[in-house]
Amino acid sequence: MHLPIRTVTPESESAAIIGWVHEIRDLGGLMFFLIRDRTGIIQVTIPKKKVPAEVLDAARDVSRESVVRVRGRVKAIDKAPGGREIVPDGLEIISLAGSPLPLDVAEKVPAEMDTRIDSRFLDARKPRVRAIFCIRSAVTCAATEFLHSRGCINITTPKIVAAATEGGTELFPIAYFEKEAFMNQSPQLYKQMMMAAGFEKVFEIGPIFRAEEHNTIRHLNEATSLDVEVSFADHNDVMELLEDLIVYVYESVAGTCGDDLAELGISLSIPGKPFPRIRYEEAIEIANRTIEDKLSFGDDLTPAAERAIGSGIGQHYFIVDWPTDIRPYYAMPYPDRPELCKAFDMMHPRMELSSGAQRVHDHDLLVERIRAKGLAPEAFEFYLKAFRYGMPPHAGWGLGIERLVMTMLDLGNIREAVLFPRDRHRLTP
RNA sequence: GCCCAGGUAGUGUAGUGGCCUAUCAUGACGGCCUGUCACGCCGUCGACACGGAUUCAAAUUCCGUCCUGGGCGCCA
Repeated sequence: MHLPIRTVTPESESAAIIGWVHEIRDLGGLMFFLIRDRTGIIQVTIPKKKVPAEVLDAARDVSRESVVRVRGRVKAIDKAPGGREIVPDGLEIISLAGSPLPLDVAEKVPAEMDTRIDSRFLDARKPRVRAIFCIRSAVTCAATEFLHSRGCINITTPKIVAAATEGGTELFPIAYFEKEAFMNQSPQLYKQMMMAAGFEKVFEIGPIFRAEEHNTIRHLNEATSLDVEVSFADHNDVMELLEDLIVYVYESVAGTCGDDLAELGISLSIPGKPFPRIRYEEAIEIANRTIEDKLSFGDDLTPAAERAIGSGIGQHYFIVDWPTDIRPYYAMPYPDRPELCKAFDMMHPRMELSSGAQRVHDHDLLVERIRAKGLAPEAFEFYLKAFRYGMPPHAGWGLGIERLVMTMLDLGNIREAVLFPRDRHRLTP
């Protein structure tokens, strides 16, 4: 039996713990070890003349980052971290760590992202890295709770798909027995088909794959998307759902991840509802006041434009009413002004987090929209079929989990928000 | 894909033609040290990505290769 290190208090009489050797300080007659597990760090103090010989031998042999079991008396002592320390009766090396270490877990010396990812298992021993992933876990957990509470059904859609069905982004081709197949870029078509199934409200948290050769701090080739689709809803309904979700997730993290946030030095401020809605045409106007390369109607927002708008607003916001031409075929055009559509992006001041729309649910209009994008409706037969036998009006969005975590925790690089990032150059570990 | 910047001990760095058998820190090893908490002090160990070129002389300049970071493009 062993105790989580956090639960060992100055009032404890004795304790047995298992953890990694975080630091060793040898003062001569006295040795100090810091032992770390995922709950915290405790000091183990060894007065060399007073401990059993086996303890002394193990203390001399052990290396940093080895796994050790320690049992002994707990002493309340102000000078020790956490106000307590263990004086061991037993010290057992369970797994001796090699030396030198590929990176310094105690972070006396920093390591570059590349070095860190090469030894991600060691990097993730750092309390601040662990904290990021505990918070990410809380984020997806809170999002799942929230969507269940709103009556959404958690679905899983295929990640291996038949063809480059959506146009736009590049797909990763794979061999599927005798057929050509691709890694899916989004669950978009499948979650819409579940509207035709009458599931009414669905969500999925899953991987998406984009074969773009981008090389930035905010793109990954394998990312995690939170996708939602709701029937009998329009774009305004799902924007409200999205901002409710963001606020719920922030509140949940603030309420349950206090120690992790403290580890990261973050004091989380909960976004205020409603998020401002800015029309696309207003957005380019605002951006054009400050950016060099002016935008005109029909241009997508550049990163510089996103930052210019974001820094003025200073909080999460929506950009609504986009030109139909620069949104996907499934975005619903306004009937009275079809050059605009019921699409939106949800933005953090730093970057886009989510995009969504009310969808085209009319079969013939959808075919027309697909053609207008220069795509062949025949390639979409499996999808279009769902629009012929009673497709309800519906709307939805997709939200990048890594970007949500990145912006929530003010991380400098999206790779901080994923354990094993896949980017232009990295396929291992 | 275009552009910019890089690759020096395990890790993070200094060094832009000779002053470099390469700086500092961390680390490892040895020594001293009974209250450290980035412990301190002394000693030792360990590196110029690879290949070619220029030069009396290359970590430093040039060419090529490989690798990396970032900006942009692209990204429904």
